[in-house]
Amino acid sequence: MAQKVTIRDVAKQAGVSVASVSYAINNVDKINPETRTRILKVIKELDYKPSLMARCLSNGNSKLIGITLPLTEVGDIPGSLLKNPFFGEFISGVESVTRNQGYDILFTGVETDEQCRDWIQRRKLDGIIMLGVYPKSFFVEVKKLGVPIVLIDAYEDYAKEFHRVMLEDEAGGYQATRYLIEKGHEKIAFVTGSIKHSRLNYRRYQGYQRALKEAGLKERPDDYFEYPVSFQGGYRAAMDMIEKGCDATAIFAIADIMAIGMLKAFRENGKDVPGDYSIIGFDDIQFDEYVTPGLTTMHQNSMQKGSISAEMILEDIQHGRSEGKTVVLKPKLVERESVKQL
Amino acid sequence: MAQKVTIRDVAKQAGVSVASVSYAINNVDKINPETRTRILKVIKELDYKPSLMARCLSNGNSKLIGITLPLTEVGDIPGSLLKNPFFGEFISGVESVTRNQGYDILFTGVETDEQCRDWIQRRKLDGIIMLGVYPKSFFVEVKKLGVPIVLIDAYEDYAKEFHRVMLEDEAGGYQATRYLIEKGHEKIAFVTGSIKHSRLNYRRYQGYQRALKEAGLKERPDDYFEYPVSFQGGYRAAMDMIEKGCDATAIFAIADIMAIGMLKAFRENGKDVPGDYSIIGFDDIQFDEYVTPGLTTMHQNSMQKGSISAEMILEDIQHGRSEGKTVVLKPKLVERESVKQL
DNA sequence: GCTGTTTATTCAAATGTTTTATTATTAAAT
DNA sequence: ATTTAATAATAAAACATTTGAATAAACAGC
Repeated sequence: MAQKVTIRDVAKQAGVSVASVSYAINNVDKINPETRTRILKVIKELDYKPSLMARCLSNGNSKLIGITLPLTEVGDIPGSLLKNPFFGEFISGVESVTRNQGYDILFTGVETDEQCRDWIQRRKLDGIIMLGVYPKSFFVEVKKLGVPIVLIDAYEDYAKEFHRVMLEDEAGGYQATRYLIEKGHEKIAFVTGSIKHSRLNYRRYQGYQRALKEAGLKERPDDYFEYPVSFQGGYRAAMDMIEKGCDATAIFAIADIMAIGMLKAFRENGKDVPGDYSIIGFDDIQFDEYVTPGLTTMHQNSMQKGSISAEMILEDIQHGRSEGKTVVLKPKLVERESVKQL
Repeated sequence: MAQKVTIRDVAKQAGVSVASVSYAINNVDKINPETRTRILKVIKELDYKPSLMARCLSNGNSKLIGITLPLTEVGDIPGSLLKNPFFGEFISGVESVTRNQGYDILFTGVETDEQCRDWIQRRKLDGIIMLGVYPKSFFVEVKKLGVPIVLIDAYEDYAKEFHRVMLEDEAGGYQATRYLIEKGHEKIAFVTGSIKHSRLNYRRYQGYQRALKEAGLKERPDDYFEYPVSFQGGYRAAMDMIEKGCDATAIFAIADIMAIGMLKAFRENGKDVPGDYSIIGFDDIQFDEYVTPGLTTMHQNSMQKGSISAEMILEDIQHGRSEGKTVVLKPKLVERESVKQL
């Protein structure tokens, strides 16, 4: 149970007090450089490693940052947090900046705010980064804990009290649709996850609508397909399209994983992309360029999203919390082969 | 700094000692059921959450499980831990079993054993699951800490002292190659990551060799391509093949991500799969069925690998460590469209 | 030689739990 | 009534660190 070698052992061995050892480790300038190096030598000899647990208890810093992932959003693959490659990339981004600062990251799927608050408090998280769609009350409850928070892709107005990093999703949706229009398409299907529950999806939808309207095109209800944001969801959307004999010539899918799922359905049913349907996706996940045809999409840098979030959290942790800052990234069109000129 | 509401506050409010509160929380039967429910009520009222840090300090259990990922193996995408979808699936598997037991999981990329031991000790990890290829000394050093360990895909003999979960890689390699031979192929290229540093790759290679030999086929040096295990690596391998005018009719790639990278190179260079080259991969990642042509591969259940590892670790943590147990999973052929009959 | 200041070191309290040993209470057995 | 045994509750030590306050030593200025 007990730790093999503690600060006490080091103190005894070096013939100083535990306080001095603590000062030596933490670079406090209350100590004579000579004794300091002596202590450091003993530390090395004894292979002493300070306990982060004890440290946390004493000074309140757990050096732990939490990431919450949506548990329900993906819908058709329960229990599997990391199947959407976006999350993996995001987490990698976070990790890349926290790791040199001595922080570890913890993640979990979360459903209720109670569950989330519970987690933060028990683990004494120094900060938390929240992905996923939750009701208003959720963030407010969590905020009461006074722990630095960064919200990802949160659009609600009250979110101005929070730090946020997000994407110009409306503009992205607009650009994607606009691109299809410029390529001569007039009947453009829209494939999405829930628009009611996800602000993010909704904003991309708004962009879609704006581009249509601006070009004098009517939004056709039969062009709207709502399915879970997953490969399977996209697959089912495409099957639905085929069955209904949708006569759109182009498709805007709000997530690449959906677009890729569609590609498979089309291939299986003898529909050519971009021959029969042009498709544009959103996100630019790593796989887009390995799929056939290469998926044209709106690029967002997920790793960067992660690293920026990490920097914001760290800033707050180290220099006290500032008022809600927001970073909004711009999506960028990446042309591959899934869209053709009409 | 200090926790808002502690066990002391609960004790005071309920008019009992802190010990009683502790007993109440931990279901120790030293307490009168009535007082217990009274205490529980107070806990709810005050929204008290026990500190896992303090708990750890006292009883030595951090309720934290570490996962180490190889930092160098992937080679061409440094700093990005989770780009290989295998890891995401594996971690999801671990998480799915640990989460209901109150454990959180921590992961990190790790290069030296010193770094790894450091991590375990500072964080007081209750157990550690190790992925990736390391020199012998590594595991031995880590083992000295006395923390439960599970090794993933470790083949070394000394590993019998450790718990391991692994795959019948040699058999998998054999089956894959055998399948190609049965389809009439006699010139079969082998695409792999380092065979010297990765025991896993090596065993798949052995299977390849065995199948060849058994069928009376000669292994041709020009059919061997070694590149990093990544999309890019596969891409480069394929370009290399094309440049050298390799006349193999089929390819066995030891990882799907390499196979998929190859698909892209072939597509870009007007080579048809399976027309010009038949390809079989290994792993069966989620993307295989969305790629064109659908990738025939040797399936391994990565999530299951994760969940089994988690169960082994938990078993050790809760009931003391037993002698090195090994679970070996069997790969299974999944036929899609990337291999044709010659 | 005295005072005041800087520098180095130590003491001891505080952090939030669990758990061992101890005491108090009640019930059962003599 | 008195001891025995079981049950409930408590006090206090232990866990490994940080940190504010206290102390000691060295040293400068007068």
